[in-house]
Amino acid sequence: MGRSPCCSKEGLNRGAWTAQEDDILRDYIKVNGEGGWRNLPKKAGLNRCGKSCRLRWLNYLRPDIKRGNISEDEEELIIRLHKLLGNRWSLIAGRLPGRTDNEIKNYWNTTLGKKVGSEVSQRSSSKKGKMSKSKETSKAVPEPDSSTQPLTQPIRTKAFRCTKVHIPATIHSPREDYNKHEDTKPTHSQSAQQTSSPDSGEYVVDFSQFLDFGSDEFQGIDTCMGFNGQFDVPVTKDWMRSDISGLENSSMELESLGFLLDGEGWY
DNA sequence: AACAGTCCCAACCGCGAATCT
DNA sequence: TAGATTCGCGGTTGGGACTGT
Repeated sequence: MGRSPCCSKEGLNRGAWTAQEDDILRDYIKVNGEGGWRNLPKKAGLNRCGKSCRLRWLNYLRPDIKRGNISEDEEELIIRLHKLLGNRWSLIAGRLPGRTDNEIKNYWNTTLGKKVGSEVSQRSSSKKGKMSKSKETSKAVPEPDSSTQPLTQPIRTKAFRCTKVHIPATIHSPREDYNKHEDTKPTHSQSAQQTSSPDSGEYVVDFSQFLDFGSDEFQGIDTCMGFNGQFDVPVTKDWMRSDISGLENSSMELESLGFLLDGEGWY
């Protein structure tokens, strides 16, 4: 059915990796660097397909991978980013240094999905009074349930260059609330030029000043749904990075997007 | 102790995007 | 510019570990 799997060639190893295979792959990448996955197995002397090698390296062998329990802070960040981005695990992982998209995806599917789902259903049931009892003892994998879906549907786009955000003025902007907290506001957010367009009735936030990026630091935007429509989230090159050195900038940027992430009514 | 059910996570699969020729 | 190739992502699966009976 469909196209043949990439690892279907006879003689290629599949399944769990042995310590010896790990060593071979690690040593090869140490010498030759990442990339060229297609030919890597042949060159390295591994009886695996390139895809399998890449996955093993990215999810397990990379030296900067942080293993072990996900902290409460990380958990909270994942939940917030998931609300904003949906199932874009690689982007979410890019905000959690040392964590892989696969790990976060697994963690969501096994733990957070249930957790968030039950919180949402609790909230909605307390609002609406009686609701059908949630299947607490049902199977782990939650069935597609609108209550577990982000209320703001992310639109999946590729990043492209953009420096402005258009926020419809007809809706209540969380920035109004956000701006009330003058003392907690990140200082660089004050440089964001927020103007309102008299014709369109929109707020226009100039992120090029807001984020203070040089032209090649700024990569583009991701588009997400929010309010009654669509808004764009600026994306820097660091957004895709997973290395630890990007952490400070990452947290800064997150902070600067705090007004998008904070607030119940915002989702 | 043995079995069944559930959980968790590494690995696989297929698709779309990006890049190459 | 079109087709081929390669890469990267998200969804899904398989199987070992754990827990309950």
